Amino acid sequence: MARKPADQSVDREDILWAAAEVLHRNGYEATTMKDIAAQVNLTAASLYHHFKNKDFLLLNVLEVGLDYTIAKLEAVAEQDTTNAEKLAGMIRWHVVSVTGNVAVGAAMVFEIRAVLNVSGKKGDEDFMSEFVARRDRFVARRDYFESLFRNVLQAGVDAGEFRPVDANIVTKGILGAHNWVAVWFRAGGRLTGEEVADVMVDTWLAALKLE
Amino acid sequence: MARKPADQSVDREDILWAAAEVLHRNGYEATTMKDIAAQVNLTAASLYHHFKNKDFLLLNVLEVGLDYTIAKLEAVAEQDTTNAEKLAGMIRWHVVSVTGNVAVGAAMVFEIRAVLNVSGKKGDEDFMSEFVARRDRFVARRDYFESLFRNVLQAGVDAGEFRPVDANIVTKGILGAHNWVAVWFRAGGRLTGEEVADVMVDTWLAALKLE
DNA sequence: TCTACAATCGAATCGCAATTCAATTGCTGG
DNA sequence: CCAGCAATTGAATTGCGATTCGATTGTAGA
Repeated sequence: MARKPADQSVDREDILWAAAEVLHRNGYEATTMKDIAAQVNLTAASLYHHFKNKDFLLLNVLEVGLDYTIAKLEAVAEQDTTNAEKLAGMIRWHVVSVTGNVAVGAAMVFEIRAVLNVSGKKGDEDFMSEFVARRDRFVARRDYFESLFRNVLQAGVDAGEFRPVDANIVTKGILGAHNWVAVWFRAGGRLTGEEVADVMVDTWLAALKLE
Repeated sequence: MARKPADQSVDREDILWAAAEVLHRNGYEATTMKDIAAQVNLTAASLYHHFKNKDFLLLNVLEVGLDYTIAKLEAVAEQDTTNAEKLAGMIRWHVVSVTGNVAVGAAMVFEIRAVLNVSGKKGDEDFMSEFVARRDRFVARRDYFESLFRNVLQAGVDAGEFRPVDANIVTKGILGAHNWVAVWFRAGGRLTGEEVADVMVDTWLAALKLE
């Protein structure tokens, strides 16, 4: 008993992408393996051939999303320019990447809690152990992601290039504004992702500009 | 069969408060009626004496939270001062109220989706009809809430009091930053809610200040 | 004190969702 | 063409969670 001749084209990547879409619509807990499977024309059982379980699947989505964003962000942060230009580039890239894939962006905001809450469930010692390790790595990377922004901000403040603000709080403000973009942005709306990014860049640079 | 003599002190309000706490920890879908009940020393069955079902319970939490915030916000918005002062007052109040009750603040951000997704579930025609009506009212009020900020911002721009920014996007940026506060703020941390609010006010006014 | 309603509870129902498994089909290299 | 691994699947398992219900207890009045 096993059908499905046509459409052998789904791979791990496709599933992650599809999963992000479904997650975006319903949220992790409300999303069933069947929902995700349906999105790629598979059955729930098939997903277990690609991922250990539902938790790992979610973690995978988040890992991929974060890695994608960090890669580009690091490149910008390492450029040899002013902190203002670095920050502008980082904000622009982050907003554009969020608007470019709202599903993943939203997952990074809304579903992290689900990953963090995985713990005292069933007794799959093996799974749990590996899961915790990967999750911790993910959380560390998320913190690293935030530090990229904070460091540029702080460097600018220290160099007297920006107003003397609380870099920590302002960083969270920036990221909060960006995260929220994943909630309200709709492709095809009044502004494109680039235009939204421009507004964000303009706003934050103005907020940091010396009197 | 029914015990529980001591502790007749739990009422509707207490349950909502407790529910927000649990929701904050686990999220709507991952929260069971039993979890909420336990928080107020009741059984799941008892909750149905106070609320029609789980969805209504969540909607109640959100309604109460929103009403609380809007009430004060309107008062500030109607003051006879400059738009800058109004905005400062609104930002301060919003941030302080969010830091003052992170659980409810987080629910307003993370659980709205659960409320919006209620629809094609079981066929409780009666419930559904009333639920949809109340939900629509809630959504409208949430939009109204956002308009309070946007209007002051736009008024300031129109009056040449603020830089000519895209009031719509900046409003969403402000609210995104505030919402995020509910995620990272911890009472007893480096800064108090008021101090965080001060940073936010300072930052946004700087961002809007005329050159 | 007696009545009616509010607040609770334990137990039973019902359906659903994650996960497992053995069997089947499809390639791919030899 | 054959062996072996990859990809899938239907069906069965299990447990949990929302909700219902009848019974019980508390309390406010009449």
